[in-house]
Amino acid sequence: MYRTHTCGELRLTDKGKTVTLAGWVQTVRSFGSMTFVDLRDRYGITQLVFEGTPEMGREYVIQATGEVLERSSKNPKIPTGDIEIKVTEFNYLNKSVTPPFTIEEKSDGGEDLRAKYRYLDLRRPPLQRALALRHRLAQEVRNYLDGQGFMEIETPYLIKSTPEGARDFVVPSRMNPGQFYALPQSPQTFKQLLMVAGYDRYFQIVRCFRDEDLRADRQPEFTQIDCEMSFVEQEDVLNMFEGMMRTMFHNALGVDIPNPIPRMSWYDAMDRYGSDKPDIRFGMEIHEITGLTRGHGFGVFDGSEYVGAIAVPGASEYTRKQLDELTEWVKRPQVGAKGLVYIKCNTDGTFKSSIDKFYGPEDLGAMAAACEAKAGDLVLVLCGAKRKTQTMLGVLRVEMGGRLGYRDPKVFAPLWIVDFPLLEWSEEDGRFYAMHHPFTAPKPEHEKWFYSDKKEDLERVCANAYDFVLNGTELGGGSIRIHDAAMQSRMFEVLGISKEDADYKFGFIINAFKFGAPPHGGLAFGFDRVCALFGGQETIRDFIAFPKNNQGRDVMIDSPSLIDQVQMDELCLESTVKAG
RNA sequence: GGCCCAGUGGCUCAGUUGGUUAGAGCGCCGCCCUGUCACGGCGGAGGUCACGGGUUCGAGUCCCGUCUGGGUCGCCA
Repeated sequence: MYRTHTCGELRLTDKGKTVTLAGWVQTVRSFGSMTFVDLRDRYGITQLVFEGTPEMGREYVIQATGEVLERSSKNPKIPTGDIEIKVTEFNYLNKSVTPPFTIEEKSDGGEDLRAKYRYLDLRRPPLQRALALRHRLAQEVRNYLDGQGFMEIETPYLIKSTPEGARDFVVPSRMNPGQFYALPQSPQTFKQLLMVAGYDRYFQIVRCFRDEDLRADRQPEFTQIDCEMSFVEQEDVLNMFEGMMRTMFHNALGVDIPNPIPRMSWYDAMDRYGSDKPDIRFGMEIHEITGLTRGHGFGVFDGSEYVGAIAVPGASEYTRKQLDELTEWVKRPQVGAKGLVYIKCNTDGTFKSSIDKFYGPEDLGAMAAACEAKAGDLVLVLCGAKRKTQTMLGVLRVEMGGRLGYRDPKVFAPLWIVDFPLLEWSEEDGRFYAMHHPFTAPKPEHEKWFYSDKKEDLERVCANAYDFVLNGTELGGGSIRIHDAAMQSRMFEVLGISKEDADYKFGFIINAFKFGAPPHGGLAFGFDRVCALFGGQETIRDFIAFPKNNQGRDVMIDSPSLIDQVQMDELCLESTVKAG
């Protein structure tokens, strides 16, 4: 037996017991005739006391036996701080070379170095907590859905490339020279086929793959909680997964989220928050003031389709320098505003703005009132094309919310966004794209427009789709699907996909719909993001045991890599780069 | 594909208008130390300043290019 206890469990009540621990040496403090060693495993740290100065290095794996003693000087910082082990016998289970960075709560290593030695970084408590949270949440999902009668069913990873949407990762087929599998961007079509097959409550915690550029919250392979149900309407789906999120929050964090979770239409979200994933932990909503600005000779406003503003609480004392900095901030290409107009609502009731030349105190007061600004607030105004300007105001709002400390990662404000437009017109390509995906059904009451040939009609069709948004992050989304072959064909037609093309790419699902497809719908959550947000972090990387870097590389195993000529030949691939 | 930031001992960083032999803390090695827990004291080793080119009497420092890492826009149905 290697150990009788873990390094995290011994307390004063264990005093006098003879125990054996095994773990990694974190720190060594030597005094000549005695040596203290902090022994670490994933459960905690226990102090060992040795006689003399045994050879001891960081990350040595040792096994030590001895009596549990009460410490003469206790350490209140760790749970085992009241006791120590007086070691009478120990073994080196394995020695270690000196690690390249400190393996403690806070490491001294940089990100790239820790990525290269990921297995060492994973020994650190923050990473252990992150993976433990992920495990806990996965169990909560399984328990909840199992309790609701869902079956977990695996779907294939080697499937068919469908170049709608994100780029596919492809895998060459040796047995079918010149042909390729694609890795799934999601199990979308398979879960719908499972509905056709009668498995009316399906879920899967499943890896998905998208060959697109990475971000702090985007990895080329990521995990979804993928779910689908038959004989349901939108209301049934929302209720089911509100229940799941509520259970996850309660059991994993001890947090009770609002019941019911508020819902907002996509149009409201855009008008009020300038985003389809609004952070509603704070107000500072966007207000349109176009009408109030007209006809005062201010050409910039008069020439704009839309003028909108937010009221920043308590910011009327902003200095010239701060306002200039804000102006520069919104003018960066990431935001893209041409300029920024401000109205200071002074605490004495007067106004001071950058447009005093065109608008009198009453005009400014009316604008401030329209934004629900109070004395002491700062109104920030942007103008231009409607949706674009709202989006910029939304970005500004989130930035100001962050600066004012309104974006507390311990506060959770979930929200459903509903009534998305079904279709998005691309001026560039001169065609419609599905806003969600081409299997999303129109709202029943909008079907009349869906079959219309007029662009204006098609543009106002709302989808039977919904997104789950938490603190300004889209955590999941789904829809009621098309289950009728004729309607699915119509969708491909609207999207400008020829019948031949649709048959080639999606013939199997159109065909399946002819055999009694039940009404169905579902959704998928981005599990990595769920974990990150529950853990109060923005980046998902720490919640994935072995993530990729910004360039899509795994710097630990150094992949992707070249393959040798034999493999290339077997796969009928020609290389433009020499291996080696 | 674009933009921003960074790259100096094992690690984190400093390094002046371009000027002697490139510094600090941590870590590592050796010696000393019986109550540390960021232990302490003394001593020591360790650097092709990411790479390539250029400017200059002289480059860690200035210029150009490349590579690597982080962030971001495009992209992500």
